[in-house]
Amino acid sequence: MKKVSEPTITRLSVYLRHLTVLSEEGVETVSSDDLADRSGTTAAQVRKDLSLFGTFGKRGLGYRVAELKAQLRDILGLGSRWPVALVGAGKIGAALFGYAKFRRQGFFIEAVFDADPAKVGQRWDGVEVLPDDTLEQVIQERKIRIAVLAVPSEAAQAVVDRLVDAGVRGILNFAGHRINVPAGVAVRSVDMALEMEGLSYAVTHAAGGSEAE
Amino acid sequence: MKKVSEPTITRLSVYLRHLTVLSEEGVETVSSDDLADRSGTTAAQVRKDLSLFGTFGKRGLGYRVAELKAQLRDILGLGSRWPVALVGAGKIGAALFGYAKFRRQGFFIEAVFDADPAKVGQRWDGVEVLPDDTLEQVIQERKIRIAVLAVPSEAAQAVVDRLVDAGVRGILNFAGHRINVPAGVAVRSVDMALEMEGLSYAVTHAAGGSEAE
DNA sequence: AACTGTGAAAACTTTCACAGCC
DNA sequence: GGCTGTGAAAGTTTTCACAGTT
Repeated sequence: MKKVSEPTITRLSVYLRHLTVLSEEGVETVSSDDLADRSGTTAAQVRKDLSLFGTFGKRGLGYRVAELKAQLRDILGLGSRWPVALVGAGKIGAALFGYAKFRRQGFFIEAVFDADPAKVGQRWDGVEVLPDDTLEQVIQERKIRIAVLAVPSEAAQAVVDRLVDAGVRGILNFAGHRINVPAGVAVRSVDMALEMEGLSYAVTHAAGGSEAE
Repeated sequence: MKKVSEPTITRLSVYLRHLTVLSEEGVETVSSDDLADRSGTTAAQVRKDLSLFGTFGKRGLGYRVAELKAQLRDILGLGSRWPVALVGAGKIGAALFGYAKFRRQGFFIEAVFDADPAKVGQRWDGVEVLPDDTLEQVIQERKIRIAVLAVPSEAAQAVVDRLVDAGVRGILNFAGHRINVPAGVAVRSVDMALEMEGLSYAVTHAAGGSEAE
């Protein structure tokens, strides 16, 4: 399989989201044009993105919603349940834990870790907050491969190293700090301060240009 | 001024962050090479990014930390305090409200809105949660231009329209739903479900390629 | 007729490489 | 000698445009 860019993958997720809605609405086929409108991109982009993975459409007809949805779920690796570890039981950790959409797409936070003894032992919706030093063991035992990192930024790299050693291969990083990982480990970072500064720039230099999404 | 890409702006924020650390450490000058290493990019990229806004360095010497820091703050529009509105006082709203780094860069959440009467009237660190229907008035009175959107996705677009009408020109969108804004309004979206799916793809198709950030 | 799949073109972003200044 | 600023080259992503299928 060819090299697929990160924006392409993000768009595939967006397509999948709209296909899910369409299928709930009982719509059976959709054109690249329609899917593009809903997803905020162009028909050519939709077709190019999909063509990287196979030929899913029928000329003259469009794409069958149910089929394309199944294909995208498969491509994105959403076919089965992903057990996820959450490291950091602070406010951000709590908000993420409660974020219902994770679960809907098959991501289940099955282990929560924190270094603070006051937090350890709490039960969050049935999931016990575990002490930091059990991290390696629990991740290995439960074969967890994806982790959400919501610790203070000073602690981030040390935790990352331990997560990777224990077998984690994908990290969603909220720590607001660059983290280094070896080849074969994926990181997506969400840095709210950076986003706010981007807005500050845009508002300060507002000249007109719109941006959607 | 030329057109400046979004990745460039994000990198400027990252440079600024490292310059702040350097200046706290008492370092007086920094080379593009050093700044690049710290920021996870290349020296050529640093120089190109900066060159879009002026010539800040000295050949043979590098950049003066204090001066470049001041320039970047100015470019990013961080020279003065930004009053910010938070719409949605749920768990995510609460986590964002408590996010200390916002404040450090000059973003002050001065108004919190929620449609739920049970939340209205609460005081968050001295800031009163206001009823949804006062949104327009308060935003106009306090000249708020940046808002953080943390409402359920169904409500997002309606709130966005009202925010924009009231004068908001930059929106940080946590609603997990595409929003449409007129030209002249900037949006940055944080969609955790999309990021998780990106990780799912990467972990499923793990072949080696690392990604840092 | 409607609409996909895809090579080729255009646009954009990053990297290179070096002249020029400190 | 060390290091910036920048035009040119390379690489990447998006858009165009159309041949080909249903």
